[in-house]
Amino acid sequence: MTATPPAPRRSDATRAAILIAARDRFAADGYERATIRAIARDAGIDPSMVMRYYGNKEGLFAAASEFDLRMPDVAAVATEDVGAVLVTHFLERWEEDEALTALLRVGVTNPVGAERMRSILQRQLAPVAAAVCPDPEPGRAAERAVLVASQILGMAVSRYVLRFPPAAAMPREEVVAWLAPTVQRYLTAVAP
Amino acid sequence: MTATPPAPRRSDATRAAILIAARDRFAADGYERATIRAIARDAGIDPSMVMRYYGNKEGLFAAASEFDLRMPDVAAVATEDVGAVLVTHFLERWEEDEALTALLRVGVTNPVGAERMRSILQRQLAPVAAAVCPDPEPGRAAERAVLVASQILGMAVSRYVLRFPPAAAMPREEVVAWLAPTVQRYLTAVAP
DNA sequence: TGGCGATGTCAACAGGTGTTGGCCTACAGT
DNA sequence: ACTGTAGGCCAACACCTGTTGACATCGCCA
Repeated sequence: MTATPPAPRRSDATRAAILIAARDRFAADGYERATIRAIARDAGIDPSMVMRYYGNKEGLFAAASEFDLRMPDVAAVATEDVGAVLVTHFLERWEEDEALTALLRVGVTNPVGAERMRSILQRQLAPVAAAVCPDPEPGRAAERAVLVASQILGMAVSRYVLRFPPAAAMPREEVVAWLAPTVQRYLTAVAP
Repeated sequence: MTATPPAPRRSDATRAAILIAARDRFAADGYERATIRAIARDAGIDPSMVMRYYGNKEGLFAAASEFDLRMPDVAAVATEDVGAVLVTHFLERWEEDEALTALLRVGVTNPVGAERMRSILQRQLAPVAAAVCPDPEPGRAAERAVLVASQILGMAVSRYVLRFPPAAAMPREEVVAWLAPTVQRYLTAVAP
């Protein structure tokens, strides 16, 4: 049997339009208020198309929330710069792709979304922490990863979701200047 | 005119039961999935009672999400302990009262909830930051408050809402040991 | 050209939602 | 004891949701 190659379908444009509209709506409204009808209207097609291509609403969310953090190669940066590099990277990533906001909004109220966030933490962030932290035990690296996640997520919630005025107004460099030492310490300091 | 005194009504027990059930449901399900019917069922009364006493769903949420952080008196603690005291206080507050989780879950998807969180930050956390931080300018104190909020909120999301396994499993003292220096620095270090 | 699967639309279903008004009951004040 | 009022329940409303199946249409391949 031949491995099924891409096999471009004629409906690829529609599928993509649905996905874009879905990410928009999930990011803006969260899971429950992002209705299939609204998403279909944004994509310029009929609601039943969404069902045909993604099965049901959960399937649509699963497809729309696939996400690659594109973590930088920490082996290539000086150990004392890793905090600043990571914070900068996360802020950029958050601002260029609303899928992260969608993921956060949905993860907080929906079990499927929460599971998706857990898997991103474990599969994409934890390895970076394990690569850079001084501990030999992997369990400790997972704790360090979650500490980093807590600070990054908290700033994202404050700045992009709840829009606390001082957080939303702070220039990006200032956020980096404050958070970088925190992340740096969570990753490289000796455990307290 | 005499200032209206408590004037205890016969329905106070029902009102309280509704509020308790509402906080439960909002904390567990978020705003949209916490239905008035479910809340009324939990409280053992008819859904129309909720409307009579709180007007509509938004009014119910407004009543259920009134919240006092009960911030400790920072003037009474040594300056170098303020980080540990605050982190400990927040973790306790979060674990003893699910209204905070409700507030967070709703604030992320609902404009009214977000506004409620902003006002709590401004009215309850910001003054504490202003009292303890070294800057003379109040604008800077607001930034410091929001930095503290970001770390506390982020840990709360990771630990109590998304339940990242390493965060949920960490004993409270360990969380304090890691976060206290961060909060301490946000409040008292010279601005970067 | 004929046919056939993929693409898309329309209308409807079954269930759940916030919200409303009418009605009954029990208590408090006179 | 009588009555007005507050507390409570029931049934219904209008609307919106995810989801489904029947029908039309387009474009490719033989």
